[in-house]
Formats: sequence, C-alpha cells, structure tokens
Amino acid sequence: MAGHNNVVATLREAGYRLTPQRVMVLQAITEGGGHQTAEAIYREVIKTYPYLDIATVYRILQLLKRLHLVTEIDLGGDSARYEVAEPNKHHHMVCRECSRTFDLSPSYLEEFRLRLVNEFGFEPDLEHFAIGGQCAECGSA
Amino acid sequence: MAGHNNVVATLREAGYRLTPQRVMVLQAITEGGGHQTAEAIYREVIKTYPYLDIATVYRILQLLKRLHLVTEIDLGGDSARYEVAEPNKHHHMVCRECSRTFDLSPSYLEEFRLRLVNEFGFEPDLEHFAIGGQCAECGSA
DNA sequence: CTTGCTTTTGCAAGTAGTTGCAGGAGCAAG
DNA sequence: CTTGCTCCTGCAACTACTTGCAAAAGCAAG
Repeated sequence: MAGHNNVVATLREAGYRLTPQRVMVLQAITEGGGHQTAEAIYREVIKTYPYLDIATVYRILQLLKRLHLVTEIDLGGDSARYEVAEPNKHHHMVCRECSRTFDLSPSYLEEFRLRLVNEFGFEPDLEHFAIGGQCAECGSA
Repeated sequence: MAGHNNVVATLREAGYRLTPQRVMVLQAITEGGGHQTAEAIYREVIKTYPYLDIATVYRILQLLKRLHLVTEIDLGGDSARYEVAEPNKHHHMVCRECSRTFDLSPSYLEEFRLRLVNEFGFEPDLEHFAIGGQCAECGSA
C-alpha cells in the first residue's frame, strides 16, 4: 500500500515511534474508507489485537491529525469522524433542523482563506470544514 | 432590565414556558457579562436556588441557542462559552499552536454567507463563529 | 544484543455534555 | 380557583473524550 509507507515515513521523520498500535489504527482508517468514528476504528483493531485501549485510539487520532495525515470532521451532535487526509477534499454544510449534510466545494472557502492569509497572516485549518445552518427546505417551511 | 423582557416575550411567543429556572439562567448570563461557561452559570444560580441541576442548565442553553437569544462559542479543547446574542458580533480566529484568539469582523464572512444563501438556499449559523488555524507569529517561526 | 533514555501504552478515574424517565409545574380553559 | 393537558425539571445513568500514572516498548548508541 503506497499511502501507507508515506505515513510511516512521515511519522518517523517527525520523530515519532512506529508502534503496532499506530500501524493498525492507520490501516483500519485506510481500509475502512469513508468517514469513520473512533469507536469503529477501535472495534476493527481489537479483532486482531484485543489489548488495545480506546484512549490509545484517541491519542493516535490526535497525533495523526496534528501531522495532517487524517482529518477530523465533527458534525455537531454525535461523535466525530475521521478519514485519511486528501488535498481538495470537499467540505460540508450541516442543517441544524434535519441534520442532513450537503457537500461544498473547496473553492467556496478559498476567497475567505486568502483574505485571512493576506490581511492577518492567519492560515485557517480548512482541511475538512463543516458549517452548521439551515438548509433550503427547512428554511422555507 | 430591557433585554430581559424581550427575551421573556420571545420565549412565550415561541410557545415555551416561563419557568424560574429559565429566568434565573438568563439573568446569570446577562449579569455575568462576557463569555461564560455552563458551569459558571450553574454555580451562580444555585447560590439562590440550590435545587437546580446542571443538566437543566444545558437544556436551557440549548433552547436559548435555538431561539438565537444566546450564542455558543466553542474554542476547541475546553468547555464551551455562552453569551447573550448581539447582531454584528465579531468572530474569532484561534491559533492551534499558541491558543491566542484574534477578532474577525463579520464583513469577512458576509461574502461567503451570500454565496451559500444564493446558490444553495443554505443560511449558515454565523452568529458567533470561531475558526482554528495558525497565526502569523507561529507560522513564521 | 545489551543498556538506557524517552515515548507510548493500558488502565482507571475524571470531565463536559446528553438522555430516559417519572414526578412536578406552567398555563389555558372553564 | 380548579382541572387537565403538556412541557420541564431533577435525578441518575450514560456517552464521547481526556488525563495521570506506572509499567512496557521503541530506538539509538555502545
């Protein structure tokens, strides 16, 4: 798996250790596809390594997030979801009434991002952005 | 207190009951000024009404948020803070490295908001918006 | 392949916030 | 001012996530 080796290299270069737990969590995220919860990742890994603790999963996810290897997306109410980071990922609009989510192309945020960078030197984390609000259907009702 | 009566009227018009708990929580937010945590509001109210439960505080805050009477601002790690809603409130940029926060005028988000409204009919919740990222100082280091 | 420093893990306890439920309290109608 | 319907509250249990700590494991150097 190509992406896998990149991740391993990135970890080592940043001075982090390569533990079985980290490899397995990474593998679970990669193989699971889509957005996954920490719980789901945990349940997947303990199938082959039952001693893993959920706290370790959260710590690993935090680390991978810091290294921009995975992105966290928190759609309000329920638990956060994680997936492998990809450039030009789409963002989400989440309706506060019906909880449906709608995709948003990265271009919509580019203008906003540029103003922050140019005027404040502030680089916003927009890797996987979710914004709450009210969708067309719930708004017109 | 003028704003107080508005709030009471809004509650009643929306079909919600006017309970002592709601009045006291509202009073605590109003009198406390600034950004307050749910815990702080709770501790203030139990000085005069010791039977109040923290769960009730959270439920009331949720309700007031839904009615746009208070805004919630969640700056990542620690607990969320609440304050009375005001139009044209400034927003925040929060540095992920040094945790400092920088004010952001509402005009920066207006363009973004308009595109979502016009193109999707989606009205984003931008009453008190916080975006994470890396500030100029931490970025250049 | 041992030694030793440092990171990482598992465990258990803690924190912020949510939820199910039964009893208690608003409020409108009579 | 009573009746009755429904909403709210307090309680306790629960969820998602975090943190302190001691033991275990990674990794570089000898």
